[in-house]
Amino acid sequence: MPEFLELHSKTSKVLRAAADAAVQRHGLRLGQDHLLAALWAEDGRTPGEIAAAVNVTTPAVTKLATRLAEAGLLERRPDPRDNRLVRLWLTPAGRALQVPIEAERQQLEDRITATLTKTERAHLLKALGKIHQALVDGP
Amino acid sequence: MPEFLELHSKTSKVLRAAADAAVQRHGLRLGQDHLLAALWAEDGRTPGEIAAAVNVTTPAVTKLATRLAEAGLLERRPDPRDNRLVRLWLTPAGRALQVPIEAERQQLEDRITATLTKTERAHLLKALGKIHQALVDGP
DNA sequence: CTGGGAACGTTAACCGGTAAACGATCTGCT
DNA sequence: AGCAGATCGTTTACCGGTTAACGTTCCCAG
Repeated sequence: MPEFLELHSKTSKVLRAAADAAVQRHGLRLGQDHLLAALWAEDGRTPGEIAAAVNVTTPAVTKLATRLAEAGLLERRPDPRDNRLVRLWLTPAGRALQVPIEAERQQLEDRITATLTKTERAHLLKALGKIHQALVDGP
Repeated sequence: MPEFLELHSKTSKVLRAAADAAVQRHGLRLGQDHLLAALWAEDGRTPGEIAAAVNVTTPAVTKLATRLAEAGLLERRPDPRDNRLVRLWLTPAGRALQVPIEAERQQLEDRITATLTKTERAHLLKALGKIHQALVDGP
């Protein structure tokens, strides 16, 4: 297997596991925090808007929303002006998770970047950005 | 969301999509190629060995193996000396995929690293390696 | 005003992955 | 020799994600 693909895959997997563990300490599962983050940034968005913001398909959001609603972290309410739309609203419990989850996430970021010098970190971000752009542009 | 985590997540997703598309052109799904790669490197391994080599749990391998067996790419055969063990053996069809899949994978790696200079690529690999190591060592 | 297309969210069917429980086999110790 | 514990693959039950099909609702052209 090519060098970068191999390394990225391994890093990705262990990073995912670390993020999952961090978020799970607060009763969430990986991905659910992203949906909540979209609502922390702006409450009352629609599933479609959230899906676009989080780079996920709409069905993924509706399933996550169902679970988060069952957990009492958000509420589904119809849009008063357009009945096709559903808007997701944070409950107090959902809003209360913002500080601890964001702290957890920052702590993980710090743990990672602590192993790098400032210039290493800058180079890494630049390279990753280039790769992301190249892939988005397509072949 | 912290900067590196955000960028890595996005890059990871688009990279996964690209790899999936590449491998799907040959009738495979993402992850199945990793299992096959483990057998190309050494045929007749057990699910547990493959799981360790690919950084995946054993049940994941048995499920993939079932699908690959149904597709006629590998065979399950019992170990003659230890009846607990099952060994996975490539069929000719499974072996025939090695060249095209590896080419596809190399092409993707090239497409990615083409956007980087030699030193950028070296720095990227080094930084990713550091991060991987830091996460594996744990908190 | 009315019909047809567009824009939504949801559902269903998959897939890869995990953790936990299960069942069969081997092995080491007394 | 025989039993207890370790080892291994599979099954089951989840979860997040995708694509495709579906049912509503809105909106606009005729």
